[in-house]
Amino acid sequence: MVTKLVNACSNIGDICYARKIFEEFFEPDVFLWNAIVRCYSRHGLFAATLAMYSRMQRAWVSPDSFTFPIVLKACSALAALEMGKRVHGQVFRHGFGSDVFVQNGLVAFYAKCSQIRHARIVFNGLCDKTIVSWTAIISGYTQNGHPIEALRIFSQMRKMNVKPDWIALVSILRAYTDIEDLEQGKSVHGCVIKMGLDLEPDLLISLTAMYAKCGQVAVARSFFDMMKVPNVILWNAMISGYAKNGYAEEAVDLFHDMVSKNIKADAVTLSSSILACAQLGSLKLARGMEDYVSRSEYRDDVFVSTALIDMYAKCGSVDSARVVFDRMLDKDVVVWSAMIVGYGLHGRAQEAIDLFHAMKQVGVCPNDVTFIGLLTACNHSGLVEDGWQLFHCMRDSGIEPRHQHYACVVDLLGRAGCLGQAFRFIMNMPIEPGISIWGALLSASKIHRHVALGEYAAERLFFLDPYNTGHYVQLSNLYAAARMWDQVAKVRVLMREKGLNKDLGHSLIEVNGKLEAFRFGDKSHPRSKEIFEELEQLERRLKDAGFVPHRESVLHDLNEEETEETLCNHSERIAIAYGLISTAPGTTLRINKNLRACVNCHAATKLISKLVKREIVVRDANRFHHFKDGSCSCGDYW
DNA sequence: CTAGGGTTAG
Repeated sequence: MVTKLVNACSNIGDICYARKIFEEFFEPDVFLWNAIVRCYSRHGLFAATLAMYSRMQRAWVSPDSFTFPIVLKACSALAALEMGKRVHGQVFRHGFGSDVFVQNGLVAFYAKCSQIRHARIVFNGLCDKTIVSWTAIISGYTQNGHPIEALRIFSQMRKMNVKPDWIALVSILRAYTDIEDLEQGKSVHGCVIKMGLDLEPDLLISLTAMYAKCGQVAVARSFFDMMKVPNVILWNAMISGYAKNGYAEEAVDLFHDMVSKNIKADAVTLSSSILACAQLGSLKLARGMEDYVSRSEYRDDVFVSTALIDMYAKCGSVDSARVVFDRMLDKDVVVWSAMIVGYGLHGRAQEAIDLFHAMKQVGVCPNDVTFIGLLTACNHSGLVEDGWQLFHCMRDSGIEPRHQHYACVVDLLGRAGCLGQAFRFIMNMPIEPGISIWGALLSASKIHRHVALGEYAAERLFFLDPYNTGHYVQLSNLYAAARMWDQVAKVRVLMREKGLNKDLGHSLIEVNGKLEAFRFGDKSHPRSKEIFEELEQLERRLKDAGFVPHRESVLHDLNEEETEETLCNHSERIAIAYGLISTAPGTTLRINKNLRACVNCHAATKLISKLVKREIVVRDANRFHHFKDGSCSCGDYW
């Protein structure tokens, strides 16, 4: 009777009441204990759930088959591995080792604590597997990054004629989403309709996430718009789907929609929206996000703070990233790595290396991503020797280098002009060289004008990545640098045969908090006349200062006059001119462009920074350039 | 009275 009363207390305010009733009893029985434990669990108060369970044990009340699932769920939610292991022991001691509810709980618990092998052992020992057991192990494998194994188990389950319910389908969808198998995802969608489950809101959320992640954002959006009662997870699925597929603006817009509709964002919403801001590269937007975070309850959330560090680095202010970093109390390897990668992007290798030592000092173990940050840092600032040593240090620490690490090393050797060594390095790697490795060799060949190696790398690239215009442009630039004009023309023919056009560059500049976009030769801006007057004046000043345009960065073999005209029409030059006429003297100009910096613009921007006494920060397709007083942070290698 | 799922960072 009293148990029923406690059970009835199901909203937050009533927890206190339930507790009061409970405390009235001198010796509560197991039913009453279960009721109070369940009460806390239902409200997500998992720490309190475990605290009550401990009290129950101290009171010498034996838990029953209903107690354990609740307690295990709390352990899962808190990822309390040690506590859960103790509970596992108690399960055996009290004779519930073969209760299917308890065992399902154990499977889920081990999976959530990244102990997938333990989960599998418990699962294998189950004699009566229910759909819940199967779902627990399947989702366990996806949660631990093994979607293929999850799908294998699913097909086993089908062979045993176990019919999936909607929660099982949610897990399967997640597995197909992870491997980005749109076709299989669609076939699950078909099953959902056939089974008449297409009214299950949570299953529709999974479908939305699947379509969004697999790049079908329009389909996902139609699901999103159809949902009668959108919850925060649906919003998150849509926002992160946009962000993951390069629709950063849509992601940010949706986040602002959420804010204006007073829908409460959670840590996931914030992380995804911050990721989108990082892609847009607007420092103003970035500051807005941090402002929002600092007024929310997630200001100390590890995920959110890590995303902020990454965002600030990618929006050009690695110093603001550092402020967030310094404020964090518990820094895990991901946080340290994010900061190190940030310094790497900006070519501040010494700070990256200092952080690396500091992190080891406090006992945080570096992982493969930490080394990607360190190696790119060394690349971006020319610390060839340090980079080489770090690569070996990584292997000595037992971290297996991945494709990206090898690409960094090729870049390092290339930068140092050791092209032969770079090539031998590629040939001796234990893995098959892919796009970024050949790409690194090609750009090194271009810089050091090594035609033969460049041609070889380009050939591999045309095979591996035939529709990427960038490779053709690089090869053409290599020929131009070597003054092989007829070869330049041949590349142009090759491109025409494949129906490829040179990617048009565009640059964004943020002025007074507003992002303005400029294309190549863009005259569409309302202040276009002033911009081009400023451009002309800049050209004059450059010439007076002795600047000679680098013709080699033009793809086409044009005549002299056209060449120069074409060069100073590059989008970043227009953006710079606009920035100069619309900001106060001395203001730093921040520009984002979609392609790599071209040789000519890079040289011109260096000189412009000196002539107009401005710092100019340019984010290109893969790194930052800080132009100041006539030189650039990249040391002219990119 | 109990169990499984979906959205997140480098």
